[in-house]
Amino acid sequence: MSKPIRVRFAPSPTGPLHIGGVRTALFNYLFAKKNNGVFYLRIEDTDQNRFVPGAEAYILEALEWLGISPDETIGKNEKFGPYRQSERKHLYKEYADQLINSGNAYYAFDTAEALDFHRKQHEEQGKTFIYNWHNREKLDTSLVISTEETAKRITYGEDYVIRFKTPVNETLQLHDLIRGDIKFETNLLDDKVLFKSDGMPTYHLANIVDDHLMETSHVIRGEEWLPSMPLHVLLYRSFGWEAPEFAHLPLILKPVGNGKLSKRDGDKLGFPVFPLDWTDPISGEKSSGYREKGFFPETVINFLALLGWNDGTEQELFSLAELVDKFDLNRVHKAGAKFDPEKNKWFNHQYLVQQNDANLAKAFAPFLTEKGISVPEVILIKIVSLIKERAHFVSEFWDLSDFFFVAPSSYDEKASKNWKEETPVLMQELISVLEEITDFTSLNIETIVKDWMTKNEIGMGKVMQPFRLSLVGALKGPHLFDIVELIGKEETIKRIEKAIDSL
RNA sequence: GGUCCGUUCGUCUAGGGGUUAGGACGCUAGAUUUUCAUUCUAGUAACAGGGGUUCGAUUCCCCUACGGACUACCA
Repeated sequence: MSKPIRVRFAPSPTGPLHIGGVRTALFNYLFAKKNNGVFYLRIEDTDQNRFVPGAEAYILEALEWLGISPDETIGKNEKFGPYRQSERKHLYKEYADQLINSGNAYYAFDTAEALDFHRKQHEEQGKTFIYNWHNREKLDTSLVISTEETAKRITYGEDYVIRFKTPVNETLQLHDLIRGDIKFETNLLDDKVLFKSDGMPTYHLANIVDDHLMETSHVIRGEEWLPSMPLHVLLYRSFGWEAPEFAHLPLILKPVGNGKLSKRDGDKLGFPVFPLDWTDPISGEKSSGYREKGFFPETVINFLALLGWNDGTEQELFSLAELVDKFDLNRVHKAGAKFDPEKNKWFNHQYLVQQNDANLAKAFAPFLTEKGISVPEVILIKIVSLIKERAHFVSEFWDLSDFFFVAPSSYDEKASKNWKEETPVLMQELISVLEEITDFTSLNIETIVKDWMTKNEIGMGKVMQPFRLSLVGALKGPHLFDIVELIGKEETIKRIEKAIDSL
């Protein structure tokens, strides 16, 4: 009987969640749901200096918007709480002590300045300073002084950290669910700080302790953590705990150039890197989010899921439920994936077209209100149905449909060349024809107008193009007679007259 | 520099010892819509390089190159 599946997303609240973090959360969510497990969220705020107010709420709100909220977290099913590491502070020291007592860790009194000095000195000689087995007995540690001396220095209030005593001469053969077997030489590892002089654990300690205490079965995280995997596995071993399974996800890369997509990229790349809008509380700097840019949560989920994973078929459109059903860690890629903003937009178009017209009309309405325009809902729904296929975002609706609401104020120059000498006469005749029509609906108008043209042997182009130009101001837009019906007889005639006057 | 990870069309990817190396986005062209967009059809374009193993490698192995991550008392 295997352990129940419990996975976590463990961001640190140092700012808004970025798109790579969202993908990590998503894969954890999918894996949990697929295996009837639990997806929990833990806030890793052990670095007091980097805490950003609002970041935690942002993370929760973003996950909620995307529909991948955790099953357990702060204020929700707190079976293993608290879920904020700052509130678990009292726990960690005990575990650090446990490692000291078992000989797996030691106190180090080196000051930050002393370490900086060593690093610089090595650098000058073209070497790298590594704090590990080869020099730890030459440094200022409890390994080279007596227990009494150590105790004395600590009680006198001297600053110290607790470092992991990495075992020597071992080849670690580790297994990653995505990458397979990976080997590490312990002699090349450094003695990481587990417990800081400010009384807080480092990520490494807190993470292992909490993953254990919260009964985490699988650690699914970004590839940037791969280098610390041996440390983590060694920590589990030192505690005598069974380690969870590991899966390191490929990184999401910038669309142009090299490197991973980072928070700093902000809006520089022309697309958001955050799920929601964010204003930095200190600098006041604003960054835009997918939600406010008009992306649907379905788009973000779908696109992100396909960055580094696919189900092996040619299907590209997946709902969250389908993803849950089909997700499989074995099919996650090893290589990093560049973020393609164009394809992301295409996904949004797909989901926009899928939306029902009433919802889209509702989303579009505020744009009209802002311009002081009010239209009956039925009409708006009709308009939306005519234009949605040409849009990627609701925010594009206005430019695609302005002529439904206001008469053109100018006429496209190139198209105006089709306005010939005989056009005014034809348009005048067209007005007479339109005036006679009682059943003013698209198909009926079309039939009558076309009849009139064939009867009088008038070329289609001679009428249709100036007609469209009069109503729209350019040669674009949906089926002309649909427009005619929607703006009505009176407005149609008014616009034709205006065109005759001004062209 | 060191450690680790990676490498199929421009991008996301399928595939896997013998295939016309498939799909999607993008781009181009044609059809349809008398418009534009959509849609449909077609086209464009890839196994990083060199060695092995093999009757046969894009697929397996090694090396090289290139790319990336990590290398803090940050996570």
